[in-house]
Amino acid sequence: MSRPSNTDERRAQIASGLITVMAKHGYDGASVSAIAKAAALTPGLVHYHFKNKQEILRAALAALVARHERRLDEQIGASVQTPQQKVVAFVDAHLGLGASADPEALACWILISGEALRQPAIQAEFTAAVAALTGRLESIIAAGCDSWVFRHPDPPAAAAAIVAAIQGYFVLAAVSPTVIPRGTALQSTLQMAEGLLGARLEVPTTGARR
Amino acid sequence: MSRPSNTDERRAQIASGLITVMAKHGYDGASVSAIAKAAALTPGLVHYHFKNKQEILRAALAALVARHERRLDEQIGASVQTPQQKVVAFVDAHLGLGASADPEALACWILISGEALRQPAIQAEFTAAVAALTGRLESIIAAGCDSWVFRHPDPPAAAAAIVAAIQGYFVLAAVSPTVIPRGTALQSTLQMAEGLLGARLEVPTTGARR
Amino acid sequence: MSRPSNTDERRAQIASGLITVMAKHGYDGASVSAIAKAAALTPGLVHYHFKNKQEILRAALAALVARHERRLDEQIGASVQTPQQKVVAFVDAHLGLGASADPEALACWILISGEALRQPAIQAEFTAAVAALTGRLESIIAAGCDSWVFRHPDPPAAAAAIVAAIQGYFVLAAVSPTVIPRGTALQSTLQMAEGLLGARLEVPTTGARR
Amino acid sequence: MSRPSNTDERRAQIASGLITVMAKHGYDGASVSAIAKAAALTPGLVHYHFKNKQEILRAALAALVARHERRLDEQIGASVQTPQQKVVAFVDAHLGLGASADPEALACWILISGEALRQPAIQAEFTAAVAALTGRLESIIAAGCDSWVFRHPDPPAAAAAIVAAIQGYFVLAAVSPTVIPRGTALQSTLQMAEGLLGARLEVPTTGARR
DNA sequence: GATGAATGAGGCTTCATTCAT
DNA sequence: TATGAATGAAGCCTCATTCAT
Repeated sequence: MSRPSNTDERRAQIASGLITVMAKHGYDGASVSAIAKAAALTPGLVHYHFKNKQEILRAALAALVARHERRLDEQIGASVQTPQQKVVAFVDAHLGLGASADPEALACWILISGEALRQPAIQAEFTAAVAALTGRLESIIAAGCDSWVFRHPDPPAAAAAIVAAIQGYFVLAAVSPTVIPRGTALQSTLQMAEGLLGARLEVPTTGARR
Repeated sequence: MSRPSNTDERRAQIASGLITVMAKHGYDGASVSAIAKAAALTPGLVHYHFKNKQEILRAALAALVARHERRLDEQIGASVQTPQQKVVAFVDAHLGLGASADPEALACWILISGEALRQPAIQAEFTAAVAALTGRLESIIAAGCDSWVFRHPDPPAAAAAIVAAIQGYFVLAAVSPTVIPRGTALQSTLQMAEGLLGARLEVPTTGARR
Repeated sequence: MSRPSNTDERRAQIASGLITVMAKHGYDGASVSAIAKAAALTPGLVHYHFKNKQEILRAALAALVARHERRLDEQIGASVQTPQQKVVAFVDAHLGLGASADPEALACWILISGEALRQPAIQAEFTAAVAALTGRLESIIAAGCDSWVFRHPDPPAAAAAIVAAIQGYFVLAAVSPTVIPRGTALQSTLQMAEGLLGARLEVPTTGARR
Repeated sequence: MSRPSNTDERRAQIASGLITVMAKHGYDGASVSAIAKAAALTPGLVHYHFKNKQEILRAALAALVARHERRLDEQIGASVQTPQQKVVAFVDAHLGLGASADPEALACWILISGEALRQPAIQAEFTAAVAALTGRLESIIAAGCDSWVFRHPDPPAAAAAIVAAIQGYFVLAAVSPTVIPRGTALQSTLQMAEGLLGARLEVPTTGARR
């Protein structure tokens, strides 16, 4: 008797529209009507599916995070690996070649960090995402310490440091790529991780690196 | 007979007003009249001194950068130091205790990186500022390599890596401070730098560190 | 094979929903979806049962009036009474204690008078309702004049005057209750009616009065 | 050096525009742009002078009240009069011929009473205005009682009753004029006042009465 | 230099109503 | 009957910018 709900698709569509527009014009610059147009919908419908613009941003953030987590699962979780290999895989997943494949997502991530400064709801979700990432890396490091492969008294701190380096490279890569000598991000970050963890970390040789 | 020009003061006043408002409301959220109010001026006067809002942002960025450069000069340039000490001083100037003294500037720095994504003029100045920072660090590192204190084949890459780590810590500290174990930013960054440069870098013992 | 029509219930439900929402948010403030929610229905269904929002208002007004007429029938029509008693019963039915039992209806009555100012259809029904009330009172007064209990050359005018006083008390009671000394509305209105009709009108002693 | 402020005129202009539009379309129906047009201004300017629409309503109410108070001052306050004459003047000022001179104000008064039901700020000002009116009448009545011209144990209640009758006539006159026999409002109200106050009140003979 | 009125565009959001299912 | 998606118009309000004084 009733229509089948297509809300989930629509919400994803709209969140995706926001990401597209926001990457180019910023969050405030992403007008609801532009988002609607990017999603091939009418502005009224956007507010039928979302209470307000911030809710779209939250959905978009959630989508970005989910996509990223999925990607990490694929690259790290699956195969049997040594802690070293896992750390390398973690860093590679962020700074390796494939990472630059989605400049929209990268720009949005940076812009979202800015929005998080003043929208508590966004801050909470951004922080949760970062904490999840850091936690994942921390587990790897802690396991490495347990098996005497790594040596660090404070795995949370070490994980945070590597995540910070990655985040910093994200910003520089997106905003000021010229200051990063081509192809050094992954390599340099692994060198820094070596300094933290006291172990050799080999750059994977799968292909070209930036 | 004409009164002495106070344009420079006024411009500084206005740029400072933007920084104050922007830190709390973002760039788009910083209306010209809010900026004017923060500067104890009227909206009309703002446009007398600045052609448009972007010009205020540029002035604000320039002011932030100038202030930062001055700070670095004081902490690094002055005394005679070893390359190790200079690197430590550089990192300390960014992540040591005093760094958290100006959360407004920190927030604006992050927000400006977002604006730089879509305003070429801002991107250029942001990049110039980062390049200046990186260049300064690169000089130190190159000198250290020359004197066989450091070992790194690519000083620009090493400098960029440390700057990236600092930038990442900035973002995390401002947005998600809970993911950084208290007082580990400086220490961890120096450990990472050791991994890059192959030299011991002692944390200064001047006081509490974050 | 067709299911039994529940249109009448639904319409009553919806009209009742309008009354609830309108009392709190006004007519324009009563969105169709809010009405639907108050009636535990969906917005689409509302327009299945009513052509448009104004029709709901008409139905609500009719319901209010019908309910009121029924109430008057019970309190006046039934028992054998003198004209004086009937007048007292009429006023008591409006300004006695029980009258304040339904603040929603009171608020809607006032709001509807406002809508009547610009919606001819509403004005017509509002006027018809007032005319019915006035007519009922006029009959009582005319009967009293015929039996030499009352003395007034113009029963319609006298009836209108009493109805006006009641209407005015409605507004004040709903909007500015503090200007009416507690418990004086009924008493004062009867005193005024005495002035009009030249007869003693005793306040009923059934209980507390406002 | 600075422009002379014309804010007061502009605000009055805008409030007046609201009254014009609101009388015809109701408060919600009075869009800011319609108000602006009625005031021969642009919508943006309306919000330059008023924080929001409610503030315009408050200003309009204040203007209506002030105008009315001024009118009463002229008709009652000035000349030396007996209490009876003053009561008659008070009622006459409201229900005499001249009263119908401003149907816009009358409609707005009724609409404002509706808005007062849900806008506390409006309720407060509406109530204050009614209280001022009632207070003025109460003083007259109390003086009459002191000089043994009137007899009523509760002047505030008596004043409220007369004000209620006037308010009720306002509503009926504006919404359902057909239920009021032509020219009986003033006369009937005075008769009712006689019932309250126990004194003869002569209708003024200045001209035609409604 | 400085003020504050004025403009016009545009943004977010709400909503009555329609319609496919 | 009933649902809920969809539309398009409009409303309130904000704002960068301009301009007369």
